[in-house]
Amino acid sequence: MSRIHDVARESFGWEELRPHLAEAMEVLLAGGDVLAVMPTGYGKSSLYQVAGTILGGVTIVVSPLISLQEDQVRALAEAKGVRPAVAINSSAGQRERERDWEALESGEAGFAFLTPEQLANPEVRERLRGIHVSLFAVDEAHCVSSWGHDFRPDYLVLGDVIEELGHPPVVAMTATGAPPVRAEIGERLGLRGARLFATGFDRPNLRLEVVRHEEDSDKRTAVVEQVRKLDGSGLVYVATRKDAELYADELNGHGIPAAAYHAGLKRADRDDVYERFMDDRARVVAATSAFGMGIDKHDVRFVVHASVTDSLDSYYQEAGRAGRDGEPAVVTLHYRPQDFALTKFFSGGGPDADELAGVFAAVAHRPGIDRAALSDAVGISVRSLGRLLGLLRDARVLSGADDDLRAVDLKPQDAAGRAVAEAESRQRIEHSRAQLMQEYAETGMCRRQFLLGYFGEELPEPCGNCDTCSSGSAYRWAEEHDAGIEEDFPLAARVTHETWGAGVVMHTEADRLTVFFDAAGYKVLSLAAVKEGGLLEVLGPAA
DNA sequence: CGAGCGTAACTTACGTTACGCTCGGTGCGGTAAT
Repeated sequence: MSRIHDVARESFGWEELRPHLAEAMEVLLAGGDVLAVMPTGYGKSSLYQVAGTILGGVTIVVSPLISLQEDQVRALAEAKGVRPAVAINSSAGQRERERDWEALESGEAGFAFLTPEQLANPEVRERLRGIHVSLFAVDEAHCVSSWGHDFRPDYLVLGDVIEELGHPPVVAMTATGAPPVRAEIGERLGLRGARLFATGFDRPNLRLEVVRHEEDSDKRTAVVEQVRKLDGSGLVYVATRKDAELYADELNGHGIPAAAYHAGLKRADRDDVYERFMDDRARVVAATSAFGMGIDKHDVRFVVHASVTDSLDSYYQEAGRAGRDGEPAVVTLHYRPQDFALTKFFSGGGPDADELAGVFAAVAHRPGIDRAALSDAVGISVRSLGRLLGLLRDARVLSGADDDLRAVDLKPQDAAGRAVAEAESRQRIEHSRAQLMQEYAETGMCRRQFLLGYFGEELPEPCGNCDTCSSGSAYRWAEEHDAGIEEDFPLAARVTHETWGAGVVMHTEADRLTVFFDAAGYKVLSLAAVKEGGLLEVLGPAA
């Protein structure tokens, strides 16, 4: 323990470590796995920086964005007496890349930042086997859950990589994640008995508001009017690139220095918007979800959503960019019920059963095939293949690493059928996450109680700093629903339902409970109906 | 799934309504064209 504090102070200049950090480092030093759920700016990076320094060898850090990797490499370069870090990604040329590998192999460099895509590359993995990896860190670990399924399927190979490296201590770090997300991170990474260190999610200085609209034009007017009245820096989150441009133009027309931000902009323009936001030349940024990770501006006074997000996890992450300085900030969701159409569209259609069958048949035909050869054999790009392989693996009809794929003994059509069922289950879960976002928007109870409940925290009294508290609805709601603590279905209890299968009690209110079913996602059940109909059977407390 | 656009149809000549089409978010990595 004293060594932890010495390194933290002498190398990184931290006189004191925030609660849980030193304890989490101790777990890592003892060889255990850690899941750290802590807010941005808390000092999560210190976990791998300090533990990695003490452990020696090489610390692998998986990070989703090259720009984040660059920031981290710089931070380590400023530390005293700590071996430098290298970032291995496509932005470096051949020579630089080779030099970085040699630095890792010689022990000159102590940290390697990699994207999941790099870790899916067999050559990279081969080379990693020649290095003593003493710690494996996964930054922004919620990406395993939110991006692994479709957008960046290589997130799903991390578990295999960890095993290949002999399962060094693993630390997964994220600022967000309701309990099902945490469970998925642990599962996907193959964490072993991971210790969970979670700081609270409550941000009392954020005023929570929701405004429902019927007409699109009314919503647009309301968003602009609200922003015009607010002072200080702010974000307007929108669903499409076009809307980002429209809102930025409109606000500029009202004399508010605003800029649009989305992934359709050129790299230089994106950087420019970010810098203008940071030094207050752009007071407001209208952005898609592209404006997110890595933003560390403390005095954001408002985050206004002009549309819903795909889940409350995403919503609270975006909204939580307000008020990091602890001063009052406003967080408002403007929405229309129809807005959910877009999130449903984004959650994607079903996969092609013929493609799945083709992939499966090719693997069955040539056991041990690698992903590149498979791509040639079936005529599907390596990247689309990632998603299909993920589904086939989850349906347990395919196994093995990407350079050694194996199929179970099944007809291709049947194997594809199972994978399709798996995809449908995922889609149900996605829809249920959107559904809970809607429940939040439409609840009469205290918004904060609802939100914290979603993240597995209990707030005993209405918060007094949200719209339902101000209107009195939260207090009426609390009175009407005041029936004490639910004893039959305690929080985190493992339950089973006739049609939805196994699940976990996520949230209990007096007259209803929210259960996350493994295959069907979130369901809100009436307690009376559950009790009268005997709908749920308690299997026992969750692990 | 639904917004927004263009075209066709209807009705009676400019305007309205109906229908069909297209598009919609996150980043990596590698390749091709300057």
